[in-house]
Amino acid sequence: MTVTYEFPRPNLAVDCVVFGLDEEDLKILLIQRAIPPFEGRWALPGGFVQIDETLEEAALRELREETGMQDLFLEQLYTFGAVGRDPRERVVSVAYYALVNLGDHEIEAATDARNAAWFSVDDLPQLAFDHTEIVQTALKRLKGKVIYEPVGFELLPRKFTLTQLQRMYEKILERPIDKRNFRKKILGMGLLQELDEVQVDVSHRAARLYRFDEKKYRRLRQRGFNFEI
Amino acid sequence: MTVTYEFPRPNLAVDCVVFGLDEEDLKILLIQRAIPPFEGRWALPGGFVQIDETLEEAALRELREETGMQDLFLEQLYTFGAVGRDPRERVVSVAYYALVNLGDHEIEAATDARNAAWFSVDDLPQLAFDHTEIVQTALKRLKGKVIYEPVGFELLPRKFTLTQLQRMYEKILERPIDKRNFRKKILGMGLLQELDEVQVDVSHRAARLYRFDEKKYRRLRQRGFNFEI
DNA sequence: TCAAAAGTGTTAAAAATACACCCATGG
DNA sequence: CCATGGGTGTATTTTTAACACTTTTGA
Repeated sequence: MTVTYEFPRPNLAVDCVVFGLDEEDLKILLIQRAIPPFEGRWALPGGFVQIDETLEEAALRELREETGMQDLFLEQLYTFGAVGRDPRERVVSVAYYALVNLGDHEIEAATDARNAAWFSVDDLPQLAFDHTEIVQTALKRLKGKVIYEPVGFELLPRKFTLTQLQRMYEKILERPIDKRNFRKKILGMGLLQELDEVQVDVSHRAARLYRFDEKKYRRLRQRGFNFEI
Repeated sequence: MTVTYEFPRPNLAVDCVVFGLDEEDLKILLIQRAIPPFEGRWALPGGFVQIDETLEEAALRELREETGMQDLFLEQLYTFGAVGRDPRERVVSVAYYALVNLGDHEIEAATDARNAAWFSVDDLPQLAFDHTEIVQTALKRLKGKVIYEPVGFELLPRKFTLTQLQRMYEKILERPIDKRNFRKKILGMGLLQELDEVQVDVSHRAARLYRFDEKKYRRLRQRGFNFEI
């Protein structure tokens, strides 16, 4: 490889904000740093970009290495380039955010013995580097995104109830939603397949299960349809 | 500076999509490359990020150096990291987009004798690197942005007519807008100051001039107001 | 039989859309 | 006096918002 200039250059990293949802809360996956700087502090999974991989590949690789997670919705968020954001040296970081279904994605014992855990977004510990800012940016993006694109389904199991769907929106948007209006609107779009199944193991009336119809969504979108909550 | 790892590392650059608007069209500022690769080909203004400047500072510096432009609306767009996007070596580029008022921003003779010129967005020449993709991404972002944030004013002179404002939206959104409904809506937001001035040097009835009330917008936004076209 | 969540329609208010003519000015 | 764009209001349709009770089920 020809290096065309020999000035000192910024290093390039990726960081990932992985969102998950359980009954209580919207959560984020953090790993505990094993080495300085910020040793022992919680941080976003991430690491340096290698010379022969794209940014997205780097993000997926780091997630796999640090948390064992695979096959998730991933989208570029923003690139953070403040000069002093890493106390050791200049590091510019391309942040990604991911959405996973907590049930499908158990955290593996991290291969390098680092601790990984889910934290509620409204009860985060102090984070390393500028990761608090990155998380805030991701939350804002997620909030803006779910209302005009059907990405929220990535946080739910493939089969879900309308109440689960509504709770997801309520958690992300941080506001209550009217049950009847919500059902009218979401069912009216015709993007949910009503299944012949209901919840099991609940101690009350079992709710009907639905599935998001990805194919139908793509078809409608090509004809100018715009999803909107 | 301590370099904590010694693998080959990606280089980091910035590229800028500068939008301008005239009577005819939405335009983009391009510079003609004086050196290989893509010698003679038109490209976005941009260059490598220095070790002691933020990404935004790098973007502003490159714009100043290559086009003489200063004091413009600038926002990060997306980071492009395909492995082969620069044929020489690995370069990851953080793209920005800028909005300027064509009247206020004459292009200076570029300091290093490179050619700079405005091109209509729907009549662009073949571009260097992946710059066509970057421009497409910027157009999409701009289209999405103007409808829920009042950034379009950056493309107009400080004093403008309602027809100029409407044309701006029509050019960006690529659809006709009803004149009466548009005026009703935009004036109804109360964000335009009606001035005691009218157009001069027009060969028909002179239109009233307005100014965007930035302070009022900030005040309203804090109280939960959301701009929307 | 009770507790817990599922499921279901209507009405009123607000917002969006469609639409056409007269006015002022300079050439 | 005419060509050019400036300026203006109403009626209709669509969308959003507010709101409460009955049903099903398992414990």
